[in-house]
Amino acid sequence: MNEIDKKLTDKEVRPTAMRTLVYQQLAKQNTAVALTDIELAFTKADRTTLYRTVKTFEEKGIVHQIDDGTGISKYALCEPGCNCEIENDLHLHFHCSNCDKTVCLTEHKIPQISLPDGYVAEDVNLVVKGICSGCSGS
Amino acid sequence: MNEIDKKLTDKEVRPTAMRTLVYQQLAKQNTAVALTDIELAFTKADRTTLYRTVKTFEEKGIVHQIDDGTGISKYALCEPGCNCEIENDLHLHFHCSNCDKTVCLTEHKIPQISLPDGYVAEDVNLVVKGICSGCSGS
DNA sequence: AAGTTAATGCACTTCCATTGCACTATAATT
DNA sequence: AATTATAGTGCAATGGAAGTGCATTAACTT
Ligand SMILES: [Mn+2]
Ligand SMILES: [Mn+2]
Ligand SMILES: [Zn+2]
Ligand SMILES: [Zn+2]
Repeated sequence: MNEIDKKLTDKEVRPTAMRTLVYQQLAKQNTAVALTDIELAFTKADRTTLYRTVKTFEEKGIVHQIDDGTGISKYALCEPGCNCEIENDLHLHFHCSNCDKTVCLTEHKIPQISLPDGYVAEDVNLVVKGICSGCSGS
Repeated sequence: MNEIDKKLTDKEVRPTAMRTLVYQQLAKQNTAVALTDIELAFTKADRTTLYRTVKTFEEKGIVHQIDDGTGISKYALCEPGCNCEIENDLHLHFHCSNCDKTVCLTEHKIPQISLPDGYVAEDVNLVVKGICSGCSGS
């Protein structure tokens, strides 16, 4: 059994051919991807299958979903230490308004947020929009 | 000219009957509302008109759009001091996973976020999901 | 190998955002 | 006041993405 299949199995996801390929595809990316992006990479596979593959990955803590404010869900592999399933991994995300790419800034954790009395936080989403390093030319 | 019409005029929005009514409706709310919510309040008006009214309000800095992670855009009147047009008003938003309501926490400003070299921030969106004070019973 | 369970593919649906175009109201000009 | 120009409104239609039902196929269990 190869590396990827082992990772899937560890997360209780049966390593089918499709899933392995999707995982590989995600591992190649350095940005978060939309379902449509994955679809384009696998023209032969059905959208629904890819959709459910990603959803399964999400449920099992293999990827996390990112709402970058574009209205299109993005997905990215979780980092080795990430515990999305239990408690959300609280790094921030950056969406470039120039190249439209969304990246995980896994080193940049979300600061503690104070809330008014009576409010209970379960999850925090912090997205910074602006110009990425690739586009700002530095 | 009444209060509302004056506010609209100040923001360079011509105070039509429809716009005045929509403003009134928004002023009544204590939570952010979706276009569909506004639609329900004005069964006689067309959805498109309401849509464009809200968009106009947004462009002119009368309301700000909120992406609360539900996939449905919410809108709320800007506070008197808010300068959305120039620089985004950086308060945080709270979305209750129980009652599904989204509120502006205008007193809670978004902290300064540090970014890696080369990244330039233009806008920050911070949404906390959890249980609101009304639902937590305190 | 037979039976059971899970994954996949296709078709279809729903929901919201958005646009084009005709019509109407408002404002400006003569 | 009548005419012209501009802006707002309503209807119809489109588009994009998420999600579901069901039949088929593949994978695992015994
Ligand atoms: Mn991430
Ligand atoms: Mn707000
Ligand atoms: Zn960029
Ligand atoms: Zn609530």
